[in-house]
Amino acid sequence: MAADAKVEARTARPGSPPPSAPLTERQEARRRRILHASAQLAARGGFDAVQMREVAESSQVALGTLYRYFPSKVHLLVATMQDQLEHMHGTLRKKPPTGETAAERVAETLMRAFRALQREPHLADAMVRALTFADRSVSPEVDQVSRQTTAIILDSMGLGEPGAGHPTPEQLSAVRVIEHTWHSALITWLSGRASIAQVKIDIETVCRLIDLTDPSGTAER
Amino acid sequence: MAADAKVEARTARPGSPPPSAPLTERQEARRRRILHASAQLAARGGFDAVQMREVAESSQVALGTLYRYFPSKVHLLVATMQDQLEHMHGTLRKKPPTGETAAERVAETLMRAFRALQREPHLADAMVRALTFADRSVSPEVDQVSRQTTAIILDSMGLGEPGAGHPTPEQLSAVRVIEHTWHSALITWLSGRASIAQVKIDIETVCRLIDLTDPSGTAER
DNA sequence: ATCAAGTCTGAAACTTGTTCTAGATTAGCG
DNA sequence: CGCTAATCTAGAACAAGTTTCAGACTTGAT
Repeated sequence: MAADAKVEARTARPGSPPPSAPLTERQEARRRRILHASAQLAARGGFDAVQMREVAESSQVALGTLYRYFPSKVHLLVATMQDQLEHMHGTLRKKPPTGETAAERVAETLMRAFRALQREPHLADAMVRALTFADRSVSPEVDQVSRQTTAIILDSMGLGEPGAGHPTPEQLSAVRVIEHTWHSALITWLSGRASIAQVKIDIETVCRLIDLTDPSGTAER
Repeated sequence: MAADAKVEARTARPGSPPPSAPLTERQEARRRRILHASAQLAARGGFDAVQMREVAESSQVALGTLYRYFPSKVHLLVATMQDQLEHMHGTLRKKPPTGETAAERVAETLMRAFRALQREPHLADAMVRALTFADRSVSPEVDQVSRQTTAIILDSMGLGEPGAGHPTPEQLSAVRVIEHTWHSALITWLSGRASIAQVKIDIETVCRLIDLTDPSGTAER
């Protein structure tokens, strides 16, 4: 078919550099199918249930093609996480947190995200395990996830879009620490070593760091 | 059976419940050999270099036996970490940190541990990856590692042995958050996404939480 | 000394992630 | 339209974790 001719890139290699070349419609559709199958398998069964052969089959793609799009299972799951995170960010944007202080708002946002994850614990398992198991070859993708998470947190602090105040180095470090806590607390919850209540407490605890690093009074509404 | 009377346990199943039954000398020796081989392979090559067949061969044990002692690669590496942590705790005990505040002492202790890990980055990689990748079947062992880490931190705060003050719930939460940060920061460093300096800053940042939760003035020397 | 139960060994088999190959399709282009 | 390069497919092949099995060896008890 002479169809979807134009927009095409001969040398499209979806895997290597992130969006190195624009994809044709069919390629975009394949990519979507793959991510969908991945999320679906992950949602019931977690990390182990995402088997590359099954993903390939259920997204109607040859195994080799799957590997061309996502060079490893971890790459695939991290990409799945990116996908879900975008959703989440969009959702959160619509209903911003209402707390008085920045710390409260961040905690509120993270708890909201946590509740979303609780609805699909297996999916959460697959994504988080992939994220922390990722080695250097996945760094760019993991970094992207990290930036996205940072953006969500800064947003909820009120430092997101307006471009008003640049966050101070102390604040950035606090945000990194919050992310660390967030990931690690999720892991302890997923592996059954911490209760939901404990995760909540830890998140609230770490969020207090924010007020501690507030350069002036910007944390207050 | 009135059997397995004395020191020996006929029914010794090293794997299942942690130290369910005492091991014979030869079993103890096997266990040591295995852990040693594991650490050695990990030290050069990290997680991937610890291949079960190689561990078995280089510890002079059949593959099946290796699996009887450690039911999975992750179990093996987590046990390796327990082993190393004991070392570390012993070493740290000898030279307690000297900082003025509890926060300083904890940060000092963690940075010392971090420096030790930097000497064997591959080993650190293997252990930390195993730890965060562990699923529920490894929970007891991972929990043990966590308790050991908590003990080290409480020790350096000055709440360890004396039995003087029980830590408050807030302090325990702060310690948990510190552990979260510690693990997660290690991961970002190991995967090349954060510099040593950044890890240092994050540790110092999170340790400030301690002074924040100090019930009175006990943090001061 | 002998026995029963439990352990260890060596080797093969199975599983799932990853790689490779030959041939069919598709895309961009003159 | 017809060519060429890239992509996709089906399927075999390979690697490392894990399981399984028959037989040799140990251990503690009779």
